[in-house]
Amino acid sequence: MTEHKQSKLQSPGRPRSEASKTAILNATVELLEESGYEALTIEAIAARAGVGKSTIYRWWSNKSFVVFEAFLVSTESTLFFLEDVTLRGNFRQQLNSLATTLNSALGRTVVGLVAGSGDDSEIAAAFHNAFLKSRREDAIRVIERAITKGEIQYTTNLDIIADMFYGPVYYRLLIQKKIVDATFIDTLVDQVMKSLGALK
Amino acid sequence: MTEHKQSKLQSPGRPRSEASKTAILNATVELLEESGYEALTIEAIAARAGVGKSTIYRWWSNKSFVVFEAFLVSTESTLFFLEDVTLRGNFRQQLNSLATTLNSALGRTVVGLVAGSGDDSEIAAAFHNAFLKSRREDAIRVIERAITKGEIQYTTNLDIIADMFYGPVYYRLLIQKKIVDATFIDTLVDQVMKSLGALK
Amino acid sequence: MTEHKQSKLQSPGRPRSEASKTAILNATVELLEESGYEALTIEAIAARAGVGKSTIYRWWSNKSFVVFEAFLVSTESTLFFLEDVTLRGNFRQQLNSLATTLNSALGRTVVGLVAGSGDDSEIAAAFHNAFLKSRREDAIRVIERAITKGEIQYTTNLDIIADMFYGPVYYRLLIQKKIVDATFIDTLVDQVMKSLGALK
Amino acid sequence: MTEHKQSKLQSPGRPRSEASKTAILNATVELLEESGYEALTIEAIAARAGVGKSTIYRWWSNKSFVVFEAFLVSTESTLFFLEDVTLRGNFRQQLNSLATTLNSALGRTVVGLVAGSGDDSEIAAAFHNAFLKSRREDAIRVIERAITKGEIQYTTNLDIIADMFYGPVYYRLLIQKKIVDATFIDTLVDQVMKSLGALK
DNA sequence: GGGTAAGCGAGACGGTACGTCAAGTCTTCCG
DNA sequence: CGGAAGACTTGACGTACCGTCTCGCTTACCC
Repeated sequence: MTEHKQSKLQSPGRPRSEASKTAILNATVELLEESGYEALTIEAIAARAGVGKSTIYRWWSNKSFVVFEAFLVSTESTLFFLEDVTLRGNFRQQLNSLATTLNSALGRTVVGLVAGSGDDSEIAAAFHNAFLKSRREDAIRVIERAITKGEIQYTTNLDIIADMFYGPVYYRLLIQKKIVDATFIDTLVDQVMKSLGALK
Repeated sequence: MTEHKQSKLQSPGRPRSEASKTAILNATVELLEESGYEALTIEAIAARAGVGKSTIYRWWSNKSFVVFEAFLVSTESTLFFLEDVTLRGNFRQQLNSLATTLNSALGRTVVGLVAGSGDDSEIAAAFHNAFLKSRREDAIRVIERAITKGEIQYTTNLDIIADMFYGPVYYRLLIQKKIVDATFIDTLVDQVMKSLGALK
Repeated sequence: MTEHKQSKLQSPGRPRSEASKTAILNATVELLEESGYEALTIEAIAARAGVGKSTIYRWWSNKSFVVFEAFLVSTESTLFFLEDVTLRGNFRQQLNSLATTLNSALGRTVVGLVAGSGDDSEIAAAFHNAFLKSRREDAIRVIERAITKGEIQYTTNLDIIADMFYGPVYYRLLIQKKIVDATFIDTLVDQVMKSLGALK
Repeated sequence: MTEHKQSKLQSPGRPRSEASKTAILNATVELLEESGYEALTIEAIAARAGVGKSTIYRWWSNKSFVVFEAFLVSTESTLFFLEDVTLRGNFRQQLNSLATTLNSALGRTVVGLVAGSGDDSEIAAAFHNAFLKSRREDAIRVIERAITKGEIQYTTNLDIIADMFYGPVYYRLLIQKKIVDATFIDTLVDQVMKSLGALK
């Protein structure tokens, strides 16, 4: 008996077209950057991607999920901490990359959707699971290690410390519409570390 | 001699109906709380308010401006700092009132709109002028006074300090969808003050 | 007892402004000729005439009545037969003047309204009373006199004869959109008279 | 060799729904008969037909074209002359059928639109091409044959003769709002034939 | 290699809301 | 009190998208 090398379970029928998928996500990003979320329509995405509307509806229930998946794809690569540097270096790197993300139409839109939605919204949950969670876990781990290493004093409120790092960046970029540059981030990180009794 | 009481300059024609205006803003808040911004339509507002659509379009160019004016009216009263207490007391009060505001459908929606919009958006500018600015100026003043009084150490970055107070509240409520209670605020204020070398 | 010389009964209050009335009717004709009945609006008439909308509604119940009164005013002068010529001459003159009337935007519009309305419409009744009736009575009288004078043979169907004169002119101008010139009218009149056994 | 039976060229996409088309035209006729052209709205047609507004706008540019197509469909069957009888019989039959057509709300409305429109209007052109032309050509042919057969005298103005048959019927029904019955038509036909020197 | 199944593009479908426009009414001030 | 100005409610307009559907066609796997 021959054993077919069939690592992937394949349902019958024509398989999903990867070309269409990427065309859709690319078109979404382009249109979003050109005209914003309000002006973004499924029909325009389909037309730009050279795709039928039903192909979009077959895979995403909703305009905001298309946008969200485009966001995820474009953000995939930025998901890591440099593990071997100091807390200060870690957060500097992390917050700079966050600022870049939030400065794009895509990032701004997704966060706007999350902020505008209710506590129970699907998009907020998805954003939490696929974006926030791992970053925050890394951050917490980095802080803990800094405590262990004696870099900063012990504190019980790791959660609030993380908020003090992230919050001002979101706030300044999305609400105040001011730029977030390296200087801002450096000052912010220093100031938070001062509150943690950084030894130097 | 008769004195003509003509204190108000009146343009010709029927004057604007204040009743319609308040009915529109009330209806907007109600519908927003019932079904959210996405489901909010000008037609529904007009129907609920017992008003013609064109009366809405005559005074507001845009759904988001109606929502924004409703937000302003409902927030008008919360615009003040208790002038004579400590920095800690001041920010506790201020951040609690902010949390209340952001916890309503109205607040969440307006901030979502601001966050999702571009840097040059009208709504972001209006939000800045009519809501953020005066609060931030008060905050800066309070911090300056605290420095003068020796409550905290001198620092050059008053702006960043304000962001460290406000940012985490916005972030936690709108992005993380966690609750912001008195305990959180107290801990946050304490932590920020620690970074300022609060004397106690 | 003093006798006030007050030949005209005057109701109290400011009398109707004749200037406004003529301004309204003139504006109506102008707009009709520029853009047609479909595009004609009360607001445009009021604006063009420098008049408030309510002044129009005070005196006419309806857009079509304004048009109709404008038509009547512009047609007032053409309401006569040359009494002392032949039947042939009479109808030549009458049909030529009718063709002129029907060739204007105003005439075309009013007849279109009449044709499109039901049997019981007010506008059809008004058109009949103020325009058709007197012309037809004159026509019948002229035909009768022609019989008396021996110009044509006796016939019982004066009504149908009148229709044979008028009908083709209306039909050709309004339905077929062909021009009605002196040649057409001459040929038509000759042909109808032939049917009446005209002696020459 | 296989022969592909591909008699019908099919454009891609969902094909037009014939059911919707007939529902729209039927609803149009019903509403027109109930309330007249002025009160006829696209929205009402859509609602009555159980159809989206855009389905109407996709196929007709204009309320009047919907009405016109409904008119055409309802008139399609009456497009013929009895070829083998006399000129008198031919026109009796033709004018009676015309009177029936013009007595309906549909006919009255379409002719009202044509009459009220300018010389260059699309609706007038369409009415001419799809309704008037073939009838008039038949009429001319019938008259020519009557001349050939010696039924009537020779005349150069066939066009004017046709107008003398048709004009009075249109005029009496649509302008004068009098009934057009068999007696009227018989008398009219006789009278016109007299003008043609009918031999009997 | 024919049969079965699902994905694909195109585009019409029934709907909903848009933002505009005009209708006809109402409310103010002016002459 | 007539008239201008202009805001009011109402309701249809024609447009744009929604999300669904029906086509003919393609692309896989199955026996």
